[in-house]
Amino acid sequence: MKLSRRARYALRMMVAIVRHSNGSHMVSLSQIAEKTNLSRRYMEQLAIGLKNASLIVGVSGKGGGYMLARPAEEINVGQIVEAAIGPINIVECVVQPELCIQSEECECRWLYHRINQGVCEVLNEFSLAELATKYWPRAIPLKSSATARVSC
Amino acid sequence: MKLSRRARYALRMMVAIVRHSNGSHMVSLSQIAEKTNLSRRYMEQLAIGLKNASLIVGVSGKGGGYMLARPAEEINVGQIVEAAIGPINIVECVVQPELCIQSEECECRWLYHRINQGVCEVLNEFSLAELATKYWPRAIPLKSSATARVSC
DNA sequence: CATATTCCGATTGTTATAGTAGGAATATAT
DNA sequence: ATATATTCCTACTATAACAATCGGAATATG
Repeated sequence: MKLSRRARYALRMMVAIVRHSNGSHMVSLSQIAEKTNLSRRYMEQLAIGLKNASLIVGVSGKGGGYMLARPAEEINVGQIVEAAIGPINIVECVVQPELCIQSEECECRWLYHRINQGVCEVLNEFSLAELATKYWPRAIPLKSSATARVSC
Repeated sequence: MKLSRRARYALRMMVAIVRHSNGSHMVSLSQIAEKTNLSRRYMEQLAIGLKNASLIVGVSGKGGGYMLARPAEEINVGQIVEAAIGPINIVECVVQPELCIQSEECECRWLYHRINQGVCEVLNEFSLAELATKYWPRAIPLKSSATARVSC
């Protein structure tokens, strides 16, 4: 029940794009890589997904880069996550019940459907604009970097 | 963003226990295995987790088996899922912010926290009793078994 | 004492994901 | 023109999480 790194990186990238391209100028992945500590090569893959989902616009060539396809207020978190990892389905049978091995009646499917709905609702509750401005400083201070293995 | 098979099997198992032990008699995993088409050996592992979470009571020896530790109305889906796969945390930093590689301020953590909360709320919304009685027949009829790869 | 069960740990196999890499296509600036 | 900086596309490899198997100990009953 994890939100994949791919999805989290996509969110971080989008936040970086918003913050960097004040309004409308292009930001290259090299620039974003510096700010976010993410590998440029890996971000390229994510960027393609985000572009195919029409969340960002890419321009090749020198001086090129990416910018939002529409205002950050009109992009919500769910769209970013789905662009990164595909449609939200916590169990395959939510989307494709015909795949299920079980007998005609499955006692749990309605529950999975409901959970899935809940996840989608939360994701669509927030816009990229909110994500880019809000902060939630960690309560607990940093410990030694040896224990820090997770990147959010 | 998947609900692991482990969690789903635990739910199926619990439903089977409720339906089979009308009230208070023991049900063995062999019996449940027949009804659910799950491997007995695999269910043993799940049962131990459910037992440690005080959701079921186990009795060894001939004639032994499992039964609910309390009425199905007082067990909710979230408890079963957590017994199976551990605490719900869609990103590690939700529970252990000190693990995070990122700088002191993480723009997304509040969002992850909120999503996590949403998932927990949905899970705790339903009881095992509801799960055991409700049905949601699939709208789409079964196709050839060749395509059926997923067990819910 | 035979049998049916829970209970425990170790191991193996499988799959999804993370991450790397090469290089083509595109456009700009000098 | 040519060098350069970028997006864009595809394939491959490594790793970690998870599913599933297995052997056998402990426990209790008839």
